[in-house]
Amino acid sequence: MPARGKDGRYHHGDLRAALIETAIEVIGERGVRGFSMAEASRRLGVAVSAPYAHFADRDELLAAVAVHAYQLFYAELSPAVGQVTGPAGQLAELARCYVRFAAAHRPLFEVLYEAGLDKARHPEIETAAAPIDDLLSACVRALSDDQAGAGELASALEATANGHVVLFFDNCAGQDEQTVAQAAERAARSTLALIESRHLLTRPHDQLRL
Amino acid sequence: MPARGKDGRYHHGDLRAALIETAIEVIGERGVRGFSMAEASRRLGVAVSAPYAHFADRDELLAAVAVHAYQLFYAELSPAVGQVTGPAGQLAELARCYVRFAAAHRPLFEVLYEAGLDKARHPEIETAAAPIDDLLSACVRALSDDQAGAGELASALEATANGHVVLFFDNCAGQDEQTVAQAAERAARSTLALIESRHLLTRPHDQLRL
DNA sequence: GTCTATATCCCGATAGAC
DNA sequence: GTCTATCGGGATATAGAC
Repeated sequence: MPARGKDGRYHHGDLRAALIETAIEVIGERGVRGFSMAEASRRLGVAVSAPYAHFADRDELLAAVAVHAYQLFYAELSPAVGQVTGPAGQLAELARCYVRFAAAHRPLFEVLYEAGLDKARHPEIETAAAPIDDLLSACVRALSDDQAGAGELASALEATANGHVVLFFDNCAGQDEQTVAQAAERAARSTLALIESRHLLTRPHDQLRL
Repeated sequence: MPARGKDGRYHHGDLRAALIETAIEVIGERGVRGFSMAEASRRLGVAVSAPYAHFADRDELLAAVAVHAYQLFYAELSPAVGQVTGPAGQLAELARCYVRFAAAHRPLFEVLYEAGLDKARHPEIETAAAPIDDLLSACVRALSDDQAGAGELASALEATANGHVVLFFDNCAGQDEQTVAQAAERAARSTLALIESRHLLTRPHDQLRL
């Protein structure tokens, strides 16, 4: 809750940080498309022009939220993966964390995939995502002999983890702890299955038995 | 191109169908969030109130687009899968078709996953999707001994195919035929890998070697 | 079924005062 | 850094005429 003065107006707080916080709140209620600078201003009790002292436009605020999302995810991911030994188990844990993170912080996940941010105009987003990519790459490389196989495996794992999140949100009936755990477990199992049969990702087409 | 009279106004056409067509066009240019009833009216040269004679509101028009999407996908999918023998090959073909469809009809795919339609309020969408689900279920059942395994495999395949589409759109650099074929092939390979190691999707956790 | 006209609301962004 | 005030634009949806 941001600090307010007796007159109800915003005071001596960090408006920039408060805007990010409020944006996440609004997105949680109305989705990314339902977020507006005006709404954030209203909730914080500041003038509609105040946010523009901190963000050039709406997209820059959303980009800041995206950066926050990647930083938070890495902060959760890093210790969890560190407790596992072996690249396969680490990749499974990565998938589990990915689903758990998306479920626990849906607004942040939404910003990453539905805000329609132009990454070329907001390079800070990819900078924030880099440590996560590095972690994935390191695990995959530890499993693959050739470079081409590493690329194929990495994209397959990325697609699968993301797909499980989308599937989870689609069946949004119950989002209790049990449902989340089930979705996370499925993502982890799929990860292990892809790793075990990773040779199928690169073998020439005519050697595939169908 | 919808029929128009000499005065430039819309005539004797099927405005309902024209609205769906125009919606797809607009979504292709501006995304789902950029679509509005007013914009569609403008492009068709009709009054902004005209669409409301055919659709109660914006969401109902988008729901009609979603129904069209599922019908078209099934029409493409059915013959392609029919040319393949064996459930594993059919599931791989399904994944390939899924990616190809999304790439060829991005606006339709967007409506399905980004329009934020309340499926409870638009049951016709799930009705249109049913034949596709049935096809997937039939193939999966032909591969699985137990019912639980079938469910796990089905959701893993669904997640993976969808994830490959999202990944493809994310790296939207080139959407030429070659890039599409590569993404479709990756989805098919991942499908075969998951099928081959499907035992990992159900085995109890303590029997997993990490 | 389509039109004209309108009510109502919301948004992004800026200028200039304090 | 925040405020007041405002410009210019766009959206949904309805009422009543034809």
